[in-house]
Amino acid sequence: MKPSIPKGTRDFLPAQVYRREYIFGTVRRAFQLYGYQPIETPAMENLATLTGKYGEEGDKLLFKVLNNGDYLAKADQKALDERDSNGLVASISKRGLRYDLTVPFARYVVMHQNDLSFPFKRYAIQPVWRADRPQKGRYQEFYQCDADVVGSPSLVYEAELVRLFDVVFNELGLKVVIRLNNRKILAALAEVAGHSDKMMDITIAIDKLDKIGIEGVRRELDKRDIPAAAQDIIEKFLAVDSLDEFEPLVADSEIGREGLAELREVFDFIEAMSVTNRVTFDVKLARGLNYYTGAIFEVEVDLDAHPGVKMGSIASGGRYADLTGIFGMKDMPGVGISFGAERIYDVLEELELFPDSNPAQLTALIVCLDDETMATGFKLVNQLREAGINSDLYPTAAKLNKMLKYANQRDVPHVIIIGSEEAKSGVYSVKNMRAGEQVKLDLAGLISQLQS
RNA sequence: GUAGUUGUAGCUCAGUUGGUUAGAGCGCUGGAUUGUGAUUCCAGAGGUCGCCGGUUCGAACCCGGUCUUCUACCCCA
Repeated sequence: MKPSIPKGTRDFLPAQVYRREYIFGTVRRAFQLYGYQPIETPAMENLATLTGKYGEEGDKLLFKVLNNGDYLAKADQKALDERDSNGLVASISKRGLRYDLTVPFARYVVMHQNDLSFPFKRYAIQPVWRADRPQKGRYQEFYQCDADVVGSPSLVYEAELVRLFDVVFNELGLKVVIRLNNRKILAALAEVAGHSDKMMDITIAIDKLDKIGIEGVRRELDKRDIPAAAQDIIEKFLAVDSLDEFEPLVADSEIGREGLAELREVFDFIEAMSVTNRVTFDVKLARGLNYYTGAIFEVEVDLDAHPGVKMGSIASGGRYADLTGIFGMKDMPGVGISFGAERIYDVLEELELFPDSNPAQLTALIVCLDDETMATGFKLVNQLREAGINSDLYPTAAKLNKMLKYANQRDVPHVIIIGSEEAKSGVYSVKNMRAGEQVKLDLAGLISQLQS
């Protein structure tokens, strides 16, 4: 059969894995520096854990795992007869692939609450799966790097997480814009416009402002049955770009005043520390509405510093007052962020921001010219390895031409050639593949040369 | 889920109105060169033309379906 992999998934070549590891390593170091501890959860969750947590769209994008055994025998007969796929799912699938790392984390916190001390700060770097149509920066299997803290309502964490965005992207050499909003502001907007019940519709529409302009937003609002009077009020909100200007607009809304106060506090904390990337308040920002209740974060590439990069958000996050409630644990507020590793990879590659150095790169390849010298080569390669030098031995005596070509393809900077003369004297020919020069060195000289 | 797009050698791609044996560059293998690569020269191998079906005397080419790629929408990392 012809080999293939599922839609939206990828294989990675060694060079790509090194680069991915560079991103994961950078994020992991930052997470640990800020006191987050690693956890892991299974790729599969019980489907009931996942369904209903990501909205209607999210449910459609969940990968369901077919039950083993004679699953049709136990299927819901009525749903089967009616060809009702949605009704059938519960009876033929009890598991699903995780859709993000936050919901499994909530489940984890509830299950392990006695083993954790709160506030509990955890990070996780694991793949998630979504049955979405693949596109640029969009895959069906992709990694997220999450840091969350649960068990404290303190807004210092909002600021801390903003700082985490800042240090990670600095480390990666990427200039970003960190956008900040608060879901309470969005609630106030809906309330002041007289349509608290249509907050979702309103936020989805205004989120598109940059893309479709104010007229486009109004058309969206029309489509969602928001009257013109309300649209005028919404337009006023959209014209605001500082918190102070915002104050009169939400003066009559309790939740609005609350949201504004929270944002101010967060910005005060942010100002008290050094953040090098731009952090902006953005009333349009409406992502992640499914369980967020307070702060909303989103990070995008700074187009002033990196013009022409077309990639949506590369990291995001927010606060959820009560994510664990649905799993039976009350009063457990949390706030967290997520780095989209795949998108960050694509951007770093496009901008050529990956470092050249590669810690896994082979330093030396030993090649032997005849069978009699293989033993010497095998001994030498292990001596080099004991000295901490990444090295390998060409497994058979072959034509030097062929072996050098192989070294070239593996991008090895040094080739150690062992012929009968070298084996006898213990002085090896060392060819520098970059410069093309060749010198003779004994074991000690070789080790000190290659370690530098 | 809606609309469009892509698929030909390992890779990047040509391929005429449907017509003999489907090509190129790069890569690969061997040789020129039995101890010197990435630059030279010569030779060679390598293809169910994504898959299934249809139209036709004849299909890489036309039609239908399907999978995949990329893109817009929806939504999102």
